[in-house]
Amino acid sequence: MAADRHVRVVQELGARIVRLDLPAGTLLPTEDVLAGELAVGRSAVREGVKVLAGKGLVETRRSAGTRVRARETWNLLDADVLRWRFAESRSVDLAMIADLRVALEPGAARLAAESTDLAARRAVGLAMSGLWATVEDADEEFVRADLAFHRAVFVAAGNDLLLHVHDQIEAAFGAVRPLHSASAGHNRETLAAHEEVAAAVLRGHHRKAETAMRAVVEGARADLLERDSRRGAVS
Amino acid sequence: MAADRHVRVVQELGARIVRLDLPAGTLLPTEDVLAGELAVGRSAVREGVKVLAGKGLVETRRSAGTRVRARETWNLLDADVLRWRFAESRSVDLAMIADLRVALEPGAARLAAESTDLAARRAVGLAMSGLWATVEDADEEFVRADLAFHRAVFVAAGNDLLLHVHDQIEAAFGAVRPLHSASAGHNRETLAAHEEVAAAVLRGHHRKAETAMRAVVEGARADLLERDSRRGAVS
DNA sequence: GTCAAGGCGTTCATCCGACGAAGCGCCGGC
DNA sequence: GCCGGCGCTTCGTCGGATGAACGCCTTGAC
Repeated sequence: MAADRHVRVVQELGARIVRLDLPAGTLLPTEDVLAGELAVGRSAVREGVKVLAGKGLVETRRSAGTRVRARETWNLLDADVLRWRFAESRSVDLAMIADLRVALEPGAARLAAESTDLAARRAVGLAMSGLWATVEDADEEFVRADLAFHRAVFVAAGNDLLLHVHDQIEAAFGAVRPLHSASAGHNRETLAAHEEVAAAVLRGHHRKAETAMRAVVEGARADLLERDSRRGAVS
Repeated sequence: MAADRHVRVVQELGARIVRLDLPAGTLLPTEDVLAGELAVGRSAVREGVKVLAGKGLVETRRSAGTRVRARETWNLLDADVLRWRFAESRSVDLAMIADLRVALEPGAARLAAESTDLAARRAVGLAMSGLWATVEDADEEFVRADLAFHRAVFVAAGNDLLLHVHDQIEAAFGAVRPLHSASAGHNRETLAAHEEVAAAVLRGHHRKAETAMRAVVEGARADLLERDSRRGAVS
């Protein structure tokens, strides 16, 4: 897969930078040296570095070399950057994503309820049926249905930027999501809250949709924090 | 500035793709042909295409050529992509950004009020002072203070992903922002609403902060829509 | 001693020609 | 008609040559 050399360069350097092995301001070795270290040609190094520059991770200037840019200029929502960052997901990062959902999803639910796209709102109801259908199934199935439900809400919100944020976050979060909503009997509890969201969106009740969604994501956040503290106590 | 050839390749092709001059699925010409058309060498073309691939706009496969990817895989929040997209800002796009703010900022204000970082919350109050100080100034000054205020809220929210979304949006939106909050006597009206946000954040009253911020951004959205319809009536 | 101008080395930017690898389709054998 | 191999196209990579920008250091004037 990663047979392409320049991809390897991107992954290798990108991961190092995001992991802070190469702090901001660090001057990278020259292209020739990098080529030697990574066992690739200069072309591959250059293409890789250009990709990283496109993601805002580095900056190259004639005769001045390539240096790592400050974190603020990084494309934090780039798929690769997210992956590198959440590769080893510490609880701090999980909490941050839980916070992000609390900030994002109620507003999305509100927009969804306000949407004039009836089909998209009906899709939320459909996704809700999926939740009911899988509550007794294996956890994996239920999680998939849960993801579909939340995504349907963002789709109904009718804002592709918002949807994009959700998708990126979900992709990065996906790996650890099972860990998130994994308790077996727990599924039922969240169903009622989800149902309220779906009903409110379908009925176009934006305030209710927002409140209900907040209950869902805050519940998830509290669940995560509790689980985390318990895990911390055990280990 | 854009003397670097590969940058020109990125800009040229990227803009075309985002503008949908090159629809998804389109097979780009051969590297050699592209090099000819853009009057650059094959290396420059390759570096440029690699950058675009890094942004998710295109996909290259050995011997199969380079083709434009579906919009869903684009990095919509990439600085370049946003700029290409909002280069000629149609009212539809402005409405979308206004919607996004409605979805985002209340949640951010809520998180800000919940934050334990007292200094960051005080910074919101400080930014509020800036608003009071510039209300009589030239519009440009006030707009700058307004941007600083909203950014301070996101900073206080303590979620760098959320802050990043805000910054990217603001950067893309910046060009047309003057158009947004440009009415002279209008500044005063929004001040009270902003003050409520600042006060609520400082006092840690998250529900109030959220509600007040919603009033601010919904006011801005309504303002924008009204202005737009009026402009539409004139033209 | 101070300062400025110009030469020089470093490093990225680009072009180019060569070769390798991977699909894809054509074409001949059966 | 089916199948396998061959060759063409196109991307992937290499590395040498050249150009351009920038910093540094020498050199010379005052």
